[in-house]
Amino acid sequence: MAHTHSDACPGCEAPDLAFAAHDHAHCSADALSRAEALVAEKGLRLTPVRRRVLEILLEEHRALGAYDVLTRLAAEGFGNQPPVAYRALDFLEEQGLAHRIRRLNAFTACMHPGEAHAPAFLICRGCNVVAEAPAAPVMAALQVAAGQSGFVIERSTIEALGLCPSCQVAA
Amino acid sequence: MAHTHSDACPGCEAPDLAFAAHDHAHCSADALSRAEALVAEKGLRLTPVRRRVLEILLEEHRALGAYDVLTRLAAEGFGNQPPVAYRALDFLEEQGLAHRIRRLNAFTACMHPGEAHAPAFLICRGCNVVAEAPAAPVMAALQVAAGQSGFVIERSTIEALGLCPSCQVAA
DNA sequence: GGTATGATTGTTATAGTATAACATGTCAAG
DNA sequence: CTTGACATGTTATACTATAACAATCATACC
Repeated sequence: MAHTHSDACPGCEAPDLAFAAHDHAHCSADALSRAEALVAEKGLRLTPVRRRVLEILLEEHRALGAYDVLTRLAAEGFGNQPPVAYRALDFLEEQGLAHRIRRLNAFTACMHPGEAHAPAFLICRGCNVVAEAPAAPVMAALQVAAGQSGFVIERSTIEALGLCPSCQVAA
Repeated sequence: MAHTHSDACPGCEAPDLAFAAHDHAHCSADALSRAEALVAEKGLRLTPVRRRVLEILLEEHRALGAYDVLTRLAAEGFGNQPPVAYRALDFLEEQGLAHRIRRLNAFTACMHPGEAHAPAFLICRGCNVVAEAPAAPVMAALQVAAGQSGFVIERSTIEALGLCPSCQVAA
């Protein structure tokens, strides 16, 4: 259910810090309710499949492959053919509710939908958690680099692979 | 053949500007000779397949899929099974002689091998040319963003999709 | 030279990712 | 209650990538 954010939730107050312990159920529910509002606003439909796919992605901070999602959908009575998963994932990505992690050929829920953002991702190779990092400065630097060649950026992919704090300790 | 760079070549003097007209044969040959030197320096071998794959990539400023490369290899008498192409491509990437463009599931030759660089790529969706852009400031910004979560970056993917100057005019 | 050693290439087979094309079903507007 | 648009289901196939093993080649060493 939607929360008002009057209470402290590291996951919600600093959604970029997916690596930190936080009330995950809370931030998931929050993202979901924001997603519903956004979709309704645009006159689009968050149908059962789409909603369920978003929920599945929200249940983890990890990126899930399309076929992982598909398996869970199928187990719940939805279609079990690839297009079922890919269409829902594509819809969510187009609406900014999910992101594709190209390095992993996988998808992750957007933790702060609605806020315009060209996201940067931090992918921990230890625990497979994917965090969205503040990307505005990165994008700005990229724009500068592109501008020097007269290149106009339309979409960008910014992903970093490495180790999160916990996994650094473990190693 | 190797060139001395005493003559003007937009492609070599500003290798980031792949979009600009330039003596492509010149900058390709230059990259190839640098590649040979680098590999020899490390005590590794630029075998016929590896060398040919690098040449194939250098013939274009576009990214080629592994199977595109494979087809050309096969036509020239090399093996025609995927691992032949993937192994050569992996070798070239490990040695910094080629880069994987994740957005395209494809590979492109590195235009300035040897110079340490975590590259950023500008991918023109009009003409499919891929340019390497100066990425140091972008990486720095990404490091800052990651550092705020205590995340340590090991490898990164920075790719921008858009339109190069010529294709902007055409559109 | 001969041969042990490891690196490289070739090949078979299979796994994993993604989309085209079309049939069926659902929903809201008129 | 029908029409039209959107969404879902299904079949089939295309594209990308790797595991595992066999054969070959290069090098260093005896």
